[in-house]
Amino acid sequence: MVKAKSGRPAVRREALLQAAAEVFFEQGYAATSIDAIIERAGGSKRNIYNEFGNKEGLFAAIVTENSDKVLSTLGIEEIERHDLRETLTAFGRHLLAVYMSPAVIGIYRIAVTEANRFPHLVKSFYEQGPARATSRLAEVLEAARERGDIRTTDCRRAAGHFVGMIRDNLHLEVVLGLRPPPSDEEAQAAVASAVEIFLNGVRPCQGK
Amino acid sequence: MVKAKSGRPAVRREALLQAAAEVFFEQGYAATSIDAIIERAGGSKRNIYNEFGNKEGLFAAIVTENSDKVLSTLGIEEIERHDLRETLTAFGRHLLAVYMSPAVIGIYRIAVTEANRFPHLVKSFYEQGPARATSRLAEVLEAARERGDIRTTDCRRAAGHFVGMIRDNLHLEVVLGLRPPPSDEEAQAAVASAVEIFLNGVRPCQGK
DNA sequence: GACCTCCGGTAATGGACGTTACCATTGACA
DNA sequence: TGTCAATGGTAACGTCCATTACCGGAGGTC
Repeated sequence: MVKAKSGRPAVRREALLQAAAEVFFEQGYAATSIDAIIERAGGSKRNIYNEFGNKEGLFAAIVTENSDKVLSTLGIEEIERHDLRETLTAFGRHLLAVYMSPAVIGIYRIAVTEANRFPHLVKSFYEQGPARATSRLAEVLEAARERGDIRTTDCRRAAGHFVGMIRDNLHLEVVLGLRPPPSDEEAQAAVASAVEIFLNGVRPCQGK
Repeated sequence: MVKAKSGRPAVRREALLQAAAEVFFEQGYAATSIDAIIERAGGSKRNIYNEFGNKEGLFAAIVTENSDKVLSTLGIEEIERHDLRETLTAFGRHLLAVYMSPAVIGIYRIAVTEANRFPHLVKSFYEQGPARATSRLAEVLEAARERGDIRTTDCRRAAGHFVGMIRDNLHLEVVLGLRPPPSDEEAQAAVASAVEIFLNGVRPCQGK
């Protein structure tokens, strides 16, 4: 509760962001009070207003910095493996882990209701996350198609279907607070099953 | 703005629910004020407190009545067609239409952030909607498996994958306010593509 | 040690909101 | 026409909250 007393401003800033994220993710934007954040982070409200200007600025900082931290791994990752099945499995596991991470679940929860208030934030969250992942996967599928491994005509659409399969009902249930995030075993089983169906679905077969 | 002046109580109740739903879905629960609802519905705050007790009661009424109205079609529908492809296509179209309906989008938006405040409401929303749809589809797949049409071992899991494919990124984008709901043509194309991949994915093929 | 900047604690300010109370009006009914 | 319950409009009450101001201490610099 007195975490923010640490001397350097960078440390205090980090502690404020951390505490604020927890409260925002739990309560939502409108229901979160500055007092509640300070109660968790220690220090004085002056710090928040000096560092972030106001409540909106604090919220924006949380969303952008968490987005950068968590979602940046989606674009640059080395996902090209020898086998398309391996590639899809690795990609699916990583994608599911990101979707289930507390930061993404928290941001998603608020983004959904505050889309009107912060359209710019929501847009960049989506573009750095789901949109980039889908694009990246579409490129992989495109390459596989050119190699003749799959016969899908619209790789972008197929990529969207795959990420939908990965989210499954799991994402919905976790976001609605109906169940905890899956264990590693559950996650791997879900991904394996999705890859199996998807791969059979797009692989050249004996005619239609 | 004076819609609620109509004489019969049932009519006024309906007008209040309608107006309140609009405001709640636009602004979220915490940011919605009783004054804003009355401004849209006409009449006096007394009506709300007489009819629903308080703000929570009004919100609960909105969620349950809209859930009943929209989601009830998911369970009882006659979806068994001659062909599994036809069945999946019809089911997918219906499911996508429900997911994209303003009522479900609105409830979903609020349910996500108010899951802590109204766990019971959120649970019943999920069970009447996505859970029921998935169960229904699982039964259909089970029947197909027994007929030898498909070779999926875990039909329940496969059903989850299918509804995930149907939601695709479309649901995400609409919920985040990044695009309007799809036209009928878009919806049908998305469903057709999902059915194509899913059906190939679960159909018996020439060995693995 | 004097000075100054930064910070924590607390309170003040101004507004919004849920909920209740009051009053004048209305519309149905006898 | 007289009576009564319901209703619309408005204001009151108590609370909560974002934001700002004020005060006193701490720690560094000359």
